[in-house]
Amino acid sequence: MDTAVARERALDAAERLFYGRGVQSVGMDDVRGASGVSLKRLYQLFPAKEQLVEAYLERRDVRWRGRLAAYVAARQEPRERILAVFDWLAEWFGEADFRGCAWINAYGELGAVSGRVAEQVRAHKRAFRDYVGGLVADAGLPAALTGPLCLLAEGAMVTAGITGSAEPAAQARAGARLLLASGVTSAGDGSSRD
Amino acid sequence: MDTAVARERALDAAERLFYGRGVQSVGMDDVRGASGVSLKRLYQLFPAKEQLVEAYLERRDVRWRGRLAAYVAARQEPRERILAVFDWLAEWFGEADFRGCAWINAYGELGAVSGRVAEQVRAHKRAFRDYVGGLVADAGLPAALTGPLCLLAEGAMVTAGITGSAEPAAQARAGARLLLASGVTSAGDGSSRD
DNA sequence: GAAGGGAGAGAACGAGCGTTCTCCCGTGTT
DNA sequence: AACACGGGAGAACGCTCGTTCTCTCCCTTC
Repeated sequence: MDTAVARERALDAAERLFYGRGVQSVGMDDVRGASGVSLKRLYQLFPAKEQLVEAYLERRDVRWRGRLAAYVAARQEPRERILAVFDWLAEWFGEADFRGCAWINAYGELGAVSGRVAEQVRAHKRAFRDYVGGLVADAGLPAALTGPLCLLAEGAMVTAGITGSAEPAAQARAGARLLLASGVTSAGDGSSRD
Repeated sequence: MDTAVARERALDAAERLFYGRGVQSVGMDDVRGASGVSLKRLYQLFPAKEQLVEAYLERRDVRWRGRLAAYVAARQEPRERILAVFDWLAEWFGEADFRGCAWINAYGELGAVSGRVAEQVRAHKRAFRDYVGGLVADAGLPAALTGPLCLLAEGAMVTAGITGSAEPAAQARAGARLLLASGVTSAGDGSSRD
């Protein structure tokens, strides 16, 4: 078996297991069983479990943000693109194996114990925020809307993960619509102080 | 040492350790060392670690919601009370030992592996949502605002936990103000569909 | 004062798991 | 054809940790 193929199979199995059951309750032997990649090979590819975890989060991050961006790119109107983020969340939440945000879960599990994982989670969330910030800027809306919009999205991910329902996406979308409307109303520099 | 006292000390230590480092990376021996309660006594009080974890979440839930309610109760104006939720979040996020929402973290760590913990997390989040729903109703605002307001709060908890900053509370509060304003504008039966 | 019982300290036990090692087989090379 | 090499299966090792056991001591009670 080709090295590249073995790596992909290992990562596929690791992702399925880590995301579905959490990192700590999945053993390297489970990954081997699910992937068909022998333990020896596994340790050649990833010298320790921690590296497999990092590779899992890294690969998923690229794919997740790519899927989101592709979905949003299909819309033309700038404000529609912002709402599309929430439509995409709804689709994601509806997937059969959805079990919350992989990074929020990983942070809860390993954030206090693994600085590298914590940093990966922060980087992922930073990238998401930057992406939304770009959409807000493209729509000519005040930058101050970026924070609340991201919080709606994060809240939806967390709530959907815990309740197992896709409804939080619709609620977040409704909230976002109201924010966008008020953003238009009071559109300006976005620096209004309390 | 009195049984009740030993129980409190054990729970104090367990809460500090579980919340600070996660449940799985804290051993019963760590709890014993931090609490001064002997292992034998610990297992008399809590027949297994899982029960200690449940008692930790249970006691923290009561205290957390009590603190929130007490803070909010100090405000008179119904809409101010809703915003007070976010002010309280800001205070919480600013505490030295703040490390995110204990229930979100516990869900990420144990949600997939312990049905009882998952249920406790759901119950806690349900109670929070009901509480906010009550504030919204008292303010005469459309019930449809409850969802987005809760998502802002959840998003703030998650983001503050990951970034270690208290700023998400202010962003969530700003978002909530906009939602409340639009809620007043289009106040009605709150049953608008989209 | 002697006996019994509960409590603390910590050793012990057993399971799980990350990681490595051994053994064996198939393959490609000379 | 002989042999070295890489890879697979899975046993083995060592550590952690949940849980229990042992031993001793002190306090209570008759």
